Amino acid sequence: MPDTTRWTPARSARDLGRFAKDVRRRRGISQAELADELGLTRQYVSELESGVDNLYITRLFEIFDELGVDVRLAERGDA
Amino acid sequence: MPDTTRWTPARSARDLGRFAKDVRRRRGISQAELADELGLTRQYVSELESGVDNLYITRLFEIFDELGVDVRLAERGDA
DNA sequence: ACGTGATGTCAGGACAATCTGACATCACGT
DNA sequence: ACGTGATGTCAGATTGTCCTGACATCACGT
Repeated sequence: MPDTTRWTPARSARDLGRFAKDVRRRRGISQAELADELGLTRQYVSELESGVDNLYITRLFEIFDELGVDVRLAERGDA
Repeated sequence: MPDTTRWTPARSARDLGRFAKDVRRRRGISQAELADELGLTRQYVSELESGVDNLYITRLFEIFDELGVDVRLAERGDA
């Protein structure tokens, strides 16, 4: 059966932050709850979602793990 | 027409480094060339590919931009 | 009008990613 | 045997993420 999943492209740290924000809202958790789970500060989660220019990859995977987000890669332009 | 692209999942910084290494090799460029293009040091590119535990998101996007790699995201578990 | 929960934002400091410079190995051509 | 290109790895310095602590706003219930 085909992949019915909706995949969104990401090209910057801001894209990732916004995506995380949407998912978190849909899951119905607060920034403080998420921050607690991850051992991050509420302030920083806020800044991440507001669109920070850069962050550590480890944070990204921690957040996406907690929120249930998958990341996929592909080479462009090779049929 | 369906998406024939081969997408590989990524769950850690090491996954990303290895993926970048494979693509770079396939494209036939050296670590030094890639580093030059990106304004990074050759040594650091080497360490990235050898599997470093963490890195900045900006580096990731710079590298993937240069190598022609796309990143995409999806929420897990919602049909 | 007041309290409370959720969020945004900012200065100062701690710590980790990244750079600089150096040295080592391996494969290849001559 | 030697030189060269590509790569791996390491100490010391630099740069930027992220934390601490604080303050402000907005929406909601009483």
